[in-house]
Amino acid sequence: MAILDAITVAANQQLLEVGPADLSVRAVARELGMASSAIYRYVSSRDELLTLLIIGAFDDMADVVEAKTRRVADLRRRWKAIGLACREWALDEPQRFALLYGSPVAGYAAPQDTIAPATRIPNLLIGILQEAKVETTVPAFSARVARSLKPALSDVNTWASLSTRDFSDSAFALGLMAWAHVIGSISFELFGHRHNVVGDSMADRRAYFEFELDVLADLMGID
Amino acid sequence: MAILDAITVAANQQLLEVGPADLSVRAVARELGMASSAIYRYVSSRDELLTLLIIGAFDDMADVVEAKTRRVADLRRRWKAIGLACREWALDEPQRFALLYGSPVAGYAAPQDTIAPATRIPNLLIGILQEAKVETTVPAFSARVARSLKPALSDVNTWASLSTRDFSDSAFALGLMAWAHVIGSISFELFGHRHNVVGDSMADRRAYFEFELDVLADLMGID
DNA sequence: GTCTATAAATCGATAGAC
DNA sequence: GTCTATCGATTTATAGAC
Repeated sequence: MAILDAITVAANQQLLEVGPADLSVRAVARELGMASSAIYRYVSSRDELLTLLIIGAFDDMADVVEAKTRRVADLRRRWKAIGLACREWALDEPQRFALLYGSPVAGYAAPQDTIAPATRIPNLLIGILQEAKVETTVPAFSARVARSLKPALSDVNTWASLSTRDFSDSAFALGLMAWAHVIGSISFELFGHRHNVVGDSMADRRAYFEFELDVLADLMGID
Repeated sequence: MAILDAITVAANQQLLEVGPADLSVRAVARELGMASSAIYRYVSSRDELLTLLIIGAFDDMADVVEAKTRRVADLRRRWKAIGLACREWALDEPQRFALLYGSPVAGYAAPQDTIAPATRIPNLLIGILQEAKVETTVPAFSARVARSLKPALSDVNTWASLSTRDFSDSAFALGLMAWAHVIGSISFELFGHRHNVVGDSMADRRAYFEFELDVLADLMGID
């Protein structure tokens, strides 16, 4: 389906400019020199196009991050490399990042197909905590997990079934926490909440983000 | 200006349903039984209306959070109360939360007036770290701040000038980090990234959020 | 200060010819 | 499979009467 590819490429190119909520089937058609009605041969609705773009963005982001960090043996360096790679991807493709992690597009309901690709990067973080044996390096948190979080983690199994590995409760809970932080911090930067807060230069912003990754690594006992 | 109040009230009521990007001057006018053109007597453009709503939302959220937590003397309890109050406000008013912390509205550029009200809640967190003397309870982080973050914090003074207090670099850097986490985690929950991850019940979601607040408090040496 | 009327533009989706 | 033409709806914003 080469034409379907062309459609998603054109749509992604549009996302460089207009933001997910304003993505328009007609504009995609214009860019391809087709009639807007012709698009509907390949995609049944705008929502279906959005789903394709979302899954593609999750996969692209994970591909880039994995490729950049897979060979980093040292756990702490890999941890930081993953965070930094996420930030770089987001800075390169801010609208696609917003498509994934910004406000949901009004009226759009994500189908189940988007879940699995969304777990790929957080699974990398959880995997590091597993390798680092977070239960033994930071026993206080594991005790907290066992004490107050056990019932809320009923869906670890659902999540885990999407990956090839088994995760401990502690690695899962803390990895998710780190993931929320990474995305939250990138969102702050991308969505303008760092103006007049952290220095406005890219170097300063990166330094602050790296500081956060270091603090997280310290917290989670990654050597 | 009672009519201007009525306009913002009607606009906020619309935000209960439609999401910031779809907020329409005409729909506000409809709700008030006015002609859409009449609105432009009070508000010069849709962007100006958005600015009013953003400032109002920052202030409402901060008012609610302050009122709920001001009297909590114990630092750790106040820390958690602030986080939980933020989450509750967001669950009550998801579209207004998205207006503040979701994707920026396309084509809208926030003016400087929105900065000061946006700092009110993070200042509460920074204040707690200051009171808890985070430099002495977690000296490792303070060393990290001094070592690698000093240049990036050039704007602490800008921020501080908006508040009545002086903040230490460490309290500022770590408070901002906690703030990014609180907003990141709430965004995850609100924007649908916890489906099939943490248990779907409200109690489970709250338990996980509370777990995160506890871990943050531990990390930052709040007794 | 509020109205009617309108300009000028956008959009998603479908019908039906070819 | 791609087109033209169209339905039916939305929007911001302005002109000008009252």
